[in-house]
Amino acid sequence: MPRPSAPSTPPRASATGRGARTRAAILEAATRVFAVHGYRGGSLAAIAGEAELTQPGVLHHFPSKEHVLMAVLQERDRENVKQLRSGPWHDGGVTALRTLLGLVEDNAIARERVQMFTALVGEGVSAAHPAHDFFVERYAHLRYQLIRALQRGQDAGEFRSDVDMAMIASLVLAAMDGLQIQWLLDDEETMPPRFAVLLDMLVTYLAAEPPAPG
Amino acid sequence: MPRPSAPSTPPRASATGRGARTRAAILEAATRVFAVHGYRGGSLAAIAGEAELTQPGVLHHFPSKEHVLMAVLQERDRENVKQLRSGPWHDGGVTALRTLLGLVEDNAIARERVQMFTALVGEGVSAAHPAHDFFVERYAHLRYQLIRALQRGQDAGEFRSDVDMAMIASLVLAAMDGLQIQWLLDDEETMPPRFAVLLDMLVTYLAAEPPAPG
DNA sequence: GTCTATAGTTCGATAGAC
DNA sequence: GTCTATCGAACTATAGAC
Repeated sequence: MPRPSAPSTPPRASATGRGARTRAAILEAATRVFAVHGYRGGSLAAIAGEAELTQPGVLHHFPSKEHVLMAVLQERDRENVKQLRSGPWHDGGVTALRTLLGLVEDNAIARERVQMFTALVGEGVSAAHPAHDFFVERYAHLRYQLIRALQRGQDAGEFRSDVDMAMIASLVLAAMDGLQIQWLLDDEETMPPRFAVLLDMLVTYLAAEPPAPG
Repeated sequence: MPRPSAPSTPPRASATGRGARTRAAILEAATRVFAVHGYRGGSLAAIAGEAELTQPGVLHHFPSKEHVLMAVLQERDRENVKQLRSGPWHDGGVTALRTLLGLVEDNAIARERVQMFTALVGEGVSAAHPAHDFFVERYAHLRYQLIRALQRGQDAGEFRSDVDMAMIASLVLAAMDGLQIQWLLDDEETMPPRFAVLLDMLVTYLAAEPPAPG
């Protein structure tokens, strides 16, 4: 039974016909608009224009502007997660860090997505923003995953065990975010070489003297 | 002649009377409002309310909302610069890095100002934002100052000379920004210890083998 | 220097035709 | 599923009284 009557989740009516296509077009348009004007400054009319619809047309596929926001965030975040899973992330240690560099390299050719996330997380630091909880959970999740990968490096004896990996994970994520800001503000800035320097420093630091027993 | 007729710059009429005071009140109110709602989402009416004025009252002191934005950014940025100049920043090298840690510690008790900057830089990555140029120049200036401080460490033989200090400077600024984001999103995160770990790593890395001559 | 009143936009969301 | 039309609210900025 490859495709029953499909009690699916998409918008309405047609299972996966043209409906899903315009939904995707709206989310692409919203990515562009939010990247330039943020959530608060990005109007549904602008999104509709980019998707070649009218503003009520957009609200046929999403109940409200806030639903468009959350859908864009979840969709675009899934792409990053997929990217990580494609590398040998679960080996942990240095291998995992190298996978992270790959993610930075992919971001370096996806300016629109990066700018959207940077613009929205800037708004999202305020508890009054509808995406605040999303970002709180996103960073908690990313830190958790990164801590585990680093601890796998400790368990394998690859990294010294007297370092709090929670701090290292937080620093690595911070560097990624901060380098994105500088990259977006100045095209000449390049992210991957700078992030690679951090990884070099980090590997050197973590490979240092295993805590002399006794 | 301690205080002439004072051909000052403040708004209008009274030299430094109550006029300058309400101007300062407006900028304080704008800091709070922009921190919570950003520039686009923060209305002049909200700023006026916090400053205990009406909305046209605000526009008597500033020609437009955009002027309020630029005034807030310049005023609050000056505070940071003053903070740096109070430390032995110009000695360069490790001393300068320790001064940076002091700045992070001061930021850790100035959540409102930090949140305002994070929210506004998020909006400012877009070229369409009125503060875009301000942030481009701000980061260029900060990087320049930091590069010079690090190079002074190289000249003094404190740091190895085979490392591109432009990359290090960019990374240090990135870590500061990124740690601020995580701190704002999760009160449990603390910035200074994490930033101190980066500085430890950095000092270890930069103190390593001076490029073996020959 | 601060106010009331208002002009002129723009926005999100809804109603209803097709 | 997409449209036109419109409502009600919010915003920046200006005019003008006091």
